[in-house]
Order: sequence, then structure tokens, then C-alpha cells
Amino acid sequence: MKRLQKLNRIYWIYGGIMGLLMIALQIIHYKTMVRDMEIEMYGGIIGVLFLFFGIWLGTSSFKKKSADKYDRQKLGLSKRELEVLELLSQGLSNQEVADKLFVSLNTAKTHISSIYSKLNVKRRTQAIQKARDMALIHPPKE
Amino acid sequence: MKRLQKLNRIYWIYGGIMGLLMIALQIIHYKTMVRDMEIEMYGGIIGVLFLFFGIWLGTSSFKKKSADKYDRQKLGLSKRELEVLELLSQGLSNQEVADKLFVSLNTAKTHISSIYSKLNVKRRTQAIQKARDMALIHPPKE
DNA sequence: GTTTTGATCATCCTTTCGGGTGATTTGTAA
DNA sequence: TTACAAATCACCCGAAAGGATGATCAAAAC
Repeated sequence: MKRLQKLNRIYWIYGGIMGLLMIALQIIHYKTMVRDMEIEMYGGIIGVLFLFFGIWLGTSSFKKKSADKYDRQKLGLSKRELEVLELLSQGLSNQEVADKLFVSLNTAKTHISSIYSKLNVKRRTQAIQKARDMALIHPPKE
Repeated sequence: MKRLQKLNRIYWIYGGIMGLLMIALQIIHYKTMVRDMEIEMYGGIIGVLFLFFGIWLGTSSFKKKSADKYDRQKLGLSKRELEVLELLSQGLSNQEVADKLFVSLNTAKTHISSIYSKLNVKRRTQAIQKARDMALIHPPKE
């Protein structure tokens, strides 16, 4: 439900604006009978309108939409695992993760392994990617 | 010189396409005298053309501008190394990189090693991070 | 009070990574 | 022509990462 709305909102907007444009054009058409206008004028108006509409469409539909948080619970990652994931994403080695958390290397490895299985990945690089995609970790500063 | 061309290429393309559109419209205009066409047809053509042009403009010119390519040259990364870096950033293993590029594992490893030394990092995760920071690779989709 | 879960650590084993070195080939620049 | 950079591949070795399994302990859930 919610997801469907979210996914298709852009198309609703698209449809709405298309409709408005069409109505506007019809009004212009019938009100002024068009032929009184230079044909270039008419084309120019349409061109400018659609140009801006296209630019708007292009820029708005390609903005990042920020993944949602419900993912975290679904994946069942524990607090500790999220900590580890955070450190992983900072490019730390297993040993460094262990040191930062004051646990043994084995423990760090255990956490990391369970992270992999919960994220359904095979390598740490993939885990980091997935964590980024799902916004499980703090995004890199910009 | 080269840089100037590179930076302004978008505007050259812009100008070129604008010109072509204008010429095309003029041809349509004079060849068919337009009035033989439905006015809606004419408007529709212009609308569609400018719509797509606008979308193209919007998507291409408003993408994050990414610390640009001069970085790449400064770092001295070769074309091949950038390819490898790209694949690394996708979470592929050395073997997978080798397979994708149709080279041996040894070759892939060589490239990767030289990437590390040029980026001044010790691990692939760090290389990926640095590559992202410097926009040496394509940003994650969305 | 028993069960479950999370966190901790271990051991064994395999695969992957990364460093170092050297060699060949090809294209390009000096 | 020579020189150099880029790309290719090989071999060796040690370190790191990853998989599988099991164990202990404490807190929370039942």
C-alpha cells in the first residue's frame, strides 16, 4: 500500500501535470484560435513548457530516495552487530574491529560472520555496500 | 585547452541539439506548410522533442558533478586500473574481477596491487572508500 | 524455572588477499 | 631507434578473511 504510493507518486505527478498542460494548450487553442498567433510562437510556448517540464522531471526523479529504516529490524541485526558493521564500513580489518571493541579477534569474526549471513552476502565489501544501500550505517560525510 | 573542451562539452551538445531541432522544425514548417498538419500534431511533436530534451538536460547536467577527472591523472591511475577499481567497488573478488576482464587472476592482482599503492591504501575496503570520496568510480545507482 | 537470545571465545580448516619480484609484449613518446 | 609506460602473466609466501562447529555465561523472554 504505502510502498505502492511511494513508488508511483512520480507518475501521478507526471499524469497530473500532463493533464494540466493539455488543458492549458486547449484553452490557448480555442481562446485565441491559434492562427492569430505566429506558428513559431505557439511552438515556442509548447517547447519552453515541455522543456522546463522535462528538466523538472529529470532532476526530480533522479534524486536519491534514501532507504528506510524498517529494514534494520527485519534483518534482525543486533546492536553489537550494527557496531561491527559500522566499523567494517570504515575500512577496518577484523583485528582492528576487535581492538576497537575490546574483544578478541575470534569474537569479531563471529559477529562479522553472522552479519554476512544476515545480510546474505559473502564478502565484507558486499556487506558494506548493502549496509550503505539500506542505510544501516552512517553515510560518508560529504 | 583540453580541459576547457571537456568542461564545456555539455554546452556544445546543448547548442548542437538546439540547432538541429530548430532546423528540423523549420524544415517541417516550410515543407508541409504546417497548416496542412493538425496544429495538435505540430504541438505534440514539439512537446515530445522538448520533453525528452528537457529530461536529458535535467538528468545529465544535474548529476553530482564529482570531483573531476584531473584527480585521476594526478593519481596516475591507468584506464585499466580504473576499470578494476570500478569492479572492486562492486564487491567483486579478485577472481571475479579477473573473469570479468578476461585476464588471469595474477593480472587482476597486479592491477589491484598497483591501485593500492597509487591510492596509498592497504586494503580493498579502503581503496573503495577512497575511490568513492574522490569520485573515481561511478556512484552507487539511484 | 526453563528456554531463548546475545555476546563472548575457541579450534580447525580453506580460500582469498596482499606483498614482492621478475618476465614478456605492445604501443607511444622522446 | 631507444626508452618508457601499460598490460599481461607467473611464482612464492605470509597474513587476513571466511566457514563450520561447539562452548560458556548472562540477561531477557516465556
